[in-house]
Amino acid sequence: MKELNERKLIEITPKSPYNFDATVFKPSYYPDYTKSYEKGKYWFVLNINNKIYGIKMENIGSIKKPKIKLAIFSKYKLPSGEIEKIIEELNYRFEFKRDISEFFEKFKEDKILSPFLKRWYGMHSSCAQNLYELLMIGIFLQNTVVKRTVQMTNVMLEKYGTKVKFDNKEVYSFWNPKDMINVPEDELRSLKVGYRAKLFIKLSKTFVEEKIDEFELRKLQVDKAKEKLLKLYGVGPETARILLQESLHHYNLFEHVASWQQKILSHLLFNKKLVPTEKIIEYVNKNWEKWAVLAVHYIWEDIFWQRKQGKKIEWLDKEIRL
DNA sequence: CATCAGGGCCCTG
DNA sequence: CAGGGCCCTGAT
Repeated sequence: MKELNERKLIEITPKSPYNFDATVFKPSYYPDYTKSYEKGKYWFVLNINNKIYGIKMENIGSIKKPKIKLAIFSKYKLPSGEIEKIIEELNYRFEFKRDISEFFEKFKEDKILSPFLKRWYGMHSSCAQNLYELLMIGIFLQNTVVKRTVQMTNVMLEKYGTKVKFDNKEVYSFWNPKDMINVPEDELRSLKVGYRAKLFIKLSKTFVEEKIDEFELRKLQVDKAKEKLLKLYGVGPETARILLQESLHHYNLFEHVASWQQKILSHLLFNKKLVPTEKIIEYVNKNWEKWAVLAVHYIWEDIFWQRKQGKKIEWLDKEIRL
């Protein structure tokens, strides 16, 4: 356990509109020990280049006049240069400075989208994890159901992650690539992660040896970034999609729909049981163009939010396979 | 009890 | 380009 007692307070003013709760908390994501959320407040461990900080963000503004109180927790007092880096990184991961007002302007009269835009006005995509951490999550998601994903994630966090305490919260941070490269495959397999054991080790080696630079990846056009990601062992179209959308924040590449998503989107967009994925992809791109991914995100999170509120949505419960 | 497919991906033929 | 194998789990 690591305790971080040094605290630095800073105010952040995101670009308006910015919907704090809808951006930091996504009802469609699976729960794990790496974060803590309550309305208007979010805690997690920030890992930048294998250095960790405790982060608490608190909403003290509104959607139109956003303001966030940021507390950075560390073991020792941080030099100002390091604090600037942390803020810059948070700007990227939570899109504090990204202007998406064009999206609302363009689609405010859109037949399908407009009610969702009203309900979730100012919501961005966001990602508390770095690229490696989200890749680990992507592997946990592969070829299984939510319950097992949660189980594998938490058991691995307990064994290889670090428990971090700050602001009276305890959350886990992921292991770093170098911590995983010498772990025997059998040891991982005993944690019931199956074929993923090999992937964790192999991917970690790739990150250590070839020094995959997520900061370089961020600068690439979406097609180039995708090409690079697909070269990683164990990363196919679906895992690449997750990384491109969430970690690298690309809103314009909508070209892959997994079969469980296909069922849900068929319902939401066409009110039908099953529409061919090509049709879905064509429809989404035609309607929402370079905002395709964000548009679907609005519709997607809305239904998961309703479900979280206790609304019974039978067809959905069946498709998400808890 | 046994069987089977799943919030993919790799490899083979 | 189709299809088998990978792991474990819970549904049937």
